[in-house]
Amino acid sequence: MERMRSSISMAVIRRLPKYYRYLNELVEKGVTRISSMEFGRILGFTASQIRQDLNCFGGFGQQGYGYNVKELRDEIANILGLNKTNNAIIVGAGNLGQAIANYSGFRGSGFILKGMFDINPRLVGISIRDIKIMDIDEMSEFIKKADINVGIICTPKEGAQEVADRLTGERIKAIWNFAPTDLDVPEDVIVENVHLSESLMVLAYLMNQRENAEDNK
Amino acid sequence: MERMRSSISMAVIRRLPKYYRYLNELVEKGVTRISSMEFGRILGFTASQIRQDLNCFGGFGQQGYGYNVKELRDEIANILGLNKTNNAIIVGAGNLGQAIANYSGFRGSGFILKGMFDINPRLVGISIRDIKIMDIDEMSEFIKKADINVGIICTPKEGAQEVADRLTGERIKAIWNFAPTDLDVPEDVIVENVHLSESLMVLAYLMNQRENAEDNK
DNA sequence: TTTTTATTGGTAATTATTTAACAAACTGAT
DNA sequence: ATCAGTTTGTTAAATAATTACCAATAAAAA
Repeated sequence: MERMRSSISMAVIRRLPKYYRYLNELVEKGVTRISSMEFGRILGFTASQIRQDLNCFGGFGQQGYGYNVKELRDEIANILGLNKTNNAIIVGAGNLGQAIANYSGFRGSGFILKGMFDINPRLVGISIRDIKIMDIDEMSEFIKKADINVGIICTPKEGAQEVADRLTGERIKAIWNFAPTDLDVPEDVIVENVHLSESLMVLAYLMNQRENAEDNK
Repeated sequence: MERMRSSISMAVIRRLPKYYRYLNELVEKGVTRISSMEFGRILGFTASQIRQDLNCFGGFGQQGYGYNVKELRDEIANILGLNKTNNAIIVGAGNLGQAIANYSGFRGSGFILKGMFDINPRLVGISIRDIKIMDIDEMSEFIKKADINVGIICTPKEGAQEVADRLTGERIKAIWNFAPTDLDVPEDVIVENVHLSESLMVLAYLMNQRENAEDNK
């Protein structure tokens, strides 16, 4: 355990999953080795950036050879912590919550969905993929009992902060937040936001801009 | 029409929706003016950054006064192109597609959902919020007829590129992509990705890191 | 074995982004 | 009207991120 320099920029970290995804595809295709140049061509990055990024975590390549695809894939899985399991619950079992419950990507990243909660009595009792929707009042007890450390917030923005407070009150470690608001949490709690409305507005901006550029031609 | 300098960085653009969101909240609270310093305190940005960002688009403030909240909100809405309407279709009407169809955020950003498509015959014919799910073979005709310029891809990764090809073949302008893959499109087509798996892996990384840091204490 | 070729890891240069600083200019009080 | 207090827009400085470069070294060829 030597390399624990916590000062790796988010820019680098957000590229890791993409590396991982493409490395998996290469493994599937049976590619055993790859140079940073070729890998960069595939990803649309410079070779330099790839080498720089990977070197934040260790020297995984070899001169004159490149990188061993399978080995690098496993290294990155390890860096991302995909081999560790984290138990999660979804709070807010409406359309989005149910869609997330059906999301097949949990497998691949070590998260296990253990429960779902909602305030709406009509939803309580329904099961989604063998996960029963429970009343939100049972949440605290469940978190303790089932060793939950991740909360996925799929409520409307109005309820989100209160849910976050309850989750952090139970010493949850991280929140995956789909509610269109910024959460106020203790500094040792990790929040990863998925703000669909912001993504959509960026799309609107780019379309609008493109259109203006056309007009000015 | 003077200010059309297209060289505004994505870093700035991705902050605009957040400005817009908080300005809306301030309007609702009845706040009429705000200084960059106070606004920065609320958003967690520096006052400098806010002034710098806004000045990419124009001088909306006034010395000794600050910014008029409502006015600035409307300016940003205009910059983001939220007043223009864009007709959209969803391709892939599974859980995620249906959840997106129910998504209420379209309103606020000028997008109008006009149709949904799927290859699964069991889904074709069903309606979600008055939007009928159609067979994907009807898509091309529908795009022309209903003046669609945005495609929302909610298929598994396997079908995504083919859907993208069909969409761009019909001269669609932009794609909101939820499939866990990178799409290859003509350069004049805008793609905005929502890669949930990548977001989740970043969360995994941050949790893993935090844990390692704890251990080293 | 020797030579040529490929390719890394690391350092330096460049470019981009963020933050600081401050003159100019407005507000609001006296 | 004048003046003190604010706060902007803008330029300069600092910091961060990306790209270019190259010596070192391994692989492959001769």
